[in-house]
This record gives sequence, C-alpha cells and structure tokens, in this order.
Amino acid sequence: MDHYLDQLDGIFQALADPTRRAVLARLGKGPASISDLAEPFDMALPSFMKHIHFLEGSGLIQTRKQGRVRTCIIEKQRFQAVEAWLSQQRSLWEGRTDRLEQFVTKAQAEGD
Amino acid sequence: MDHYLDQLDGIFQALADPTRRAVLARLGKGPASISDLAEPFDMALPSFMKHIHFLEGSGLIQTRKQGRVRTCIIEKQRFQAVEAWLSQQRSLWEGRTDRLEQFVTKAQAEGD
DNA sequence: AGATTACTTAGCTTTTGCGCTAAGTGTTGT
DNA sequence: ACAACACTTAGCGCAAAAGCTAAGTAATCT
Repeated sequence: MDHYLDQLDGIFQALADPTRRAVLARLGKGPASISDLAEPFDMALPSFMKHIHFLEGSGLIQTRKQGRVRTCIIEKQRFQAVEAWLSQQRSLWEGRTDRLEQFVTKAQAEGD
Repeated sequence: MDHYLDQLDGIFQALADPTRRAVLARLGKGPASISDLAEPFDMALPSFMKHIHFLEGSGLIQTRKQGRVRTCIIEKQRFQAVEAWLSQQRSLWEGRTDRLEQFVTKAQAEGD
C-alpha cells in the first residue's frame, strides 16, 4: 500500500495554491469546462491552464477534450493519499502501527 | 470557523517537501533537538534549518531554545486545518453542507 | 468561406524554494 | 581561559513556480 504515500509531493504542492483549491472545490460539485472554471479568476487563460495541468499532473483531476471543449472532472480517490498520510501521522502520535491499514481497508470496503 | 481553512497555503506547502514530512514523522514520536532531527539527512545544517523554520512558520511545529539546544515539538491541532479542508471537499462530493461543522464540533469535543 | 470560440504553444519576467559555503554568536565542558 | 558544540546569519546559485503577451490551431457557427 506504499503507493498511497508515493506522490504526496505533487499532491500537497497542488493543494498549496488557492486557485487550484478553488478549482477542486468547483469540480467537487461536478464536471466543468476550462472556460467555466477559469471565469471567476482574474488571470490570463494560459496562466490558468498551468494550474489545470498541475492538477492533472498530480492526479487530482482528469480532463478529456471533445471537439474544442476540454472537460475536467475530479479524481476523488487521489485524496485518499492525503487521508492515508494523515492517518499514518496520527498513528505515530498515538503509538499505534495499525491505523493506516485500518483506514485503507475501510476505504476500499466503502468502494470510495 | 473560517480560521481552520485560513493558512492552508503555508500548511500544504510545508507538507509538499519529503524532508519536512520526515521531520513531522519523527516529531510524531516525541520532541527532538535540531541536531537529532538533522542527523538522518545528507544536508548542510543551514539548509536543514530552513525546513525547520518553514515548519514553524506554518504552525506545524513549535520550537524553544534552552541553552544552546533548540527543541522542536509537533503541533497536532494544526493538522485539523487539513482534515477540515478534506472534510469540506468531501461534503461537496456528497452534496451536503453540514460535514465541516460536524467535524469541527467532534474534534473539539475530543479535546484534540 | 469566413468569423468566432476554445483552447494551445512559445517565450519572457519575476519571485520563491532549496541547496551550498563561510563566518558569527552564545553555551557548555575541561 | 579556551575549546568544542549547537545553532545562526549572510549571501550566493540554480531550478521551478506563477504570472504575462502574442500568435497558432482546430472546431463550430452563420
């Protein structure tokens, strides 16, 4: 299950930017096109696109182009890497070694 | 409760570096001095100190100097900002608006 | 066909992150 | 007193992040 903790650098880095977190919040409600996502931000489109690419590179979103429109969707499973890391960290405070395993097992059972 | 989500930039940025996550993992087991913390890393001390300062600046650790030794401890409450954000994000997927509040209330009740 | 739309690519600038060395400060051990 | 220890400060260099403008491509509309 090590792979849960593998790409944390990129994930946390992606989450460190408020524009990108806002995009994730928007995508949490459902898919959206680049234009729709970019609209609230006072930013040139190429600049905004870099955030989208960063999010896609970290695996937190997926995108697909149909015609001239690229649609973005959130990748919920990716957030489990963060939850797993938090859980592992917590297990250290609590002096347990079984919590990460519990979390992962539970998450899988829930089909999340 | 907005303050839970306020300093996420710094917190996520702090977590985006493997050296810093390793330091947090070490501190999860208990306090340690700068020298102790630095020992496993093949890095000049001033470079390592920057990581410590970053962690302290983000509020994830606290430090105190006694004599010539600076001791670091982890700030567990700070991790709640991450949990709160995750919980909020999840509430979007699930179309609820009450989950963050539930989480914060529960965390406080546990005195965590 | 031609115009408009929705990105996309290329390239530039500024700021920040992360490493280094060299030298400095204050504390503790002998 | 002096040496050793545990940071601390100052400053440098390189790479990546985060913004911009200008120009390009492909799809869709009229």
